[in-house]
This record gives sequence, C-alpha cells and structure tokens, in this order.
Amino acid sequence: MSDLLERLRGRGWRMTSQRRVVAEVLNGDHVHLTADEVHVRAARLLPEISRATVYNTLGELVLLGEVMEVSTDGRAKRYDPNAHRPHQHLVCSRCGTIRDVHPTGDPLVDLPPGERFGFTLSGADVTYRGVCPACA
Amino acid sequence: MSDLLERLRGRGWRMTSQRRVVAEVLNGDHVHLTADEVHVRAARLLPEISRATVYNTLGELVLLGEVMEVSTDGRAKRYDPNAHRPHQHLVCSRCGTIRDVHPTGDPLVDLPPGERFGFTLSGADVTYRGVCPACA
DNA sequence: ATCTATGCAAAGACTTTGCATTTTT
DNA sequence: AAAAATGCAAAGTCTTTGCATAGAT
Repeated sequence: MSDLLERLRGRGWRMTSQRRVVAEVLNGDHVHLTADEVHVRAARLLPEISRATVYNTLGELVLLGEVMEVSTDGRAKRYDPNAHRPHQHLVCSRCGTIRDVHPTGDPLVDLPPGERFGFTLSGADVTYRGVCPACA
Repeated sequence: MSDLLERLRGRGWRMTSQRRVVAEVLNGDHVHLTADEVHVRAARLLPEISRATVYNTLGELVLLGEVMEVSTDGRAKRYDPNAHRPHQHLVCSRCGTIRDVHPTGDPLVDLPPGERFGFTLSGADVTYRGVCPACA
C-alpha cells in the first residue's frame, strides 16, 4: 500500500542514498528483517553502505514511529515497517520467521483495575506461537 | 506457594551449592531477573559462583520447563520462575519492570484458519504495556 | 568410581559510540 | 555556509563455549 519512502519524504526527512536504500529494503508486507539482513540487502543496492548507518537509520525510523522493533526470544531484533497498521505477529518457534496477522474480533483484552498495579496502560501486544510450514 | 527448589529435588536434579542459590534467588512471585541480576544475588550467598554457571543453570531450568525466558525489547533476557502457572506480563515501557498478571476472562484469542499461513499453532502470549507508578 | 557441574578465559553475536569526513539543504 | 548524515574502528553488552578441575551420587 502506502510507500514508506513517500511517507518519509512527506515528513521532511533528510534524504540520502543510504536512507533511500534502507527504506526501499524495508518496504512491503510481512517484512521483518534483522539489522544485519537490512545491511546485506541494502549493500546489494549501494555497496558502500556501512553497518553503522543502517543501525542509525533503523533507530531513526523507530523514533519517527515509521518502523517497529520486534524482539523475538534471544535473537536479533527485527524491524517491521507496518507501524501504521495495527497487527499482531505469528512467530515460528523453530526458525523465528514472523508473519503479520490481523485482528479478527476484538483481541485487545483489557486489564481490570485490580490487576494494574498502578500502571498507566498504553496497550497490549499479542504474539501467536507455532511452527511454520517450512519447519514442520 | 510451591517451592522451586523442592520441585527440582523431586525431579532428581543433581544438587550443588551453586544450583541451590540460583534456585533460591529465583523463587517467588513477580520475579523477573536478568542473568546478571541472578549472578549478583547468588554471589551474595555464594561468592565464588561464576557467571558461566549462572548461565548454564538458567539454561537448564528453562529446558526443564521450570523457568521461562522473557525477552522485553532489546534488553537482556529475564527469567521467570512462574512457568507452572499460566500468566501474562505487564511491562513498564520506561524502566522495563515486569509484573505478572492473571487472565480474567478468556484472553486466549484464537486465530482463524485463514490467518494461520499454514502454521501449527501452539499458543499465544499477551503482553500489556504501560508506565509503572515509579516511573510516572 | 563414575558421571556431571564448575570456573576460567576466550570468543562470539549484536549493537552503540566518538569523531573526522562527506553530503544534503 | 550551516546543519546533519556517513563510515570507520573501537568499545560495550549480553551470552556461549572448550576444557581442565572439583564435586555429587
């Protein structure tokens, strides 16, 4: 749908060739790359790009709210460009692959006051676990 | 309630002084320590204990299913001794503190077949996010 | 006596940082 | 020209590993 690059341009994000290739690599659905995977793919388009820049850029995109950081167990963080559309994740317990899934009914379970321990709630994540077809 | 140490003894777990202090440190409710925190506290009871042993022991407890690994964002993994009782986590977005919360209604949302992408589902985690009283 | 856990120190995976240089606006 | 991004290399955090020694059953 909406193009990450366009959205960023619209927000007046200073554009460089490095940032452009990072945004290109991240664009799409069911994209959940690690920083290193982003670096490898970005380097195919722009060989000189450094790992540091990839990390910087990913950090920026997260701050801008355009990309979400997803941490699955002990593995490297993954970056999900679907920050604008609420969704949940289905994670393969074997290989770590992630698919986006979309709420069906009303999965946003609320927490009763007695269970809040004084916290100010901001939301809830749901992560489904299972084994993907490739690993089964 | 149930004592972690007792449960482990009952399962014929080879007991050493190191393992004993790790189990003691982990025992309780709302305990979600990092490996390093476990090491510090264990070392107060048994100064010679090494980090490697703490990591080994935590890994064992996870394999035995007596302790759960909880990964919150990019921080170090935390270890939760409440593996036996189903519960969810309420995480402070500011400081990372975790509280256990217990299902009220039926929070286990099911995923419709059309959204499974061929995965064999094994379960779902719910994590509530918010700001804890200390950080607010 | 046998079998396993421990501890050290080194390596490894992932990420961040400081600073001089280059690029964008 | 001013402001900000890049890249390098070094350091930092968290975790794992190999192997000789110590300890549990």
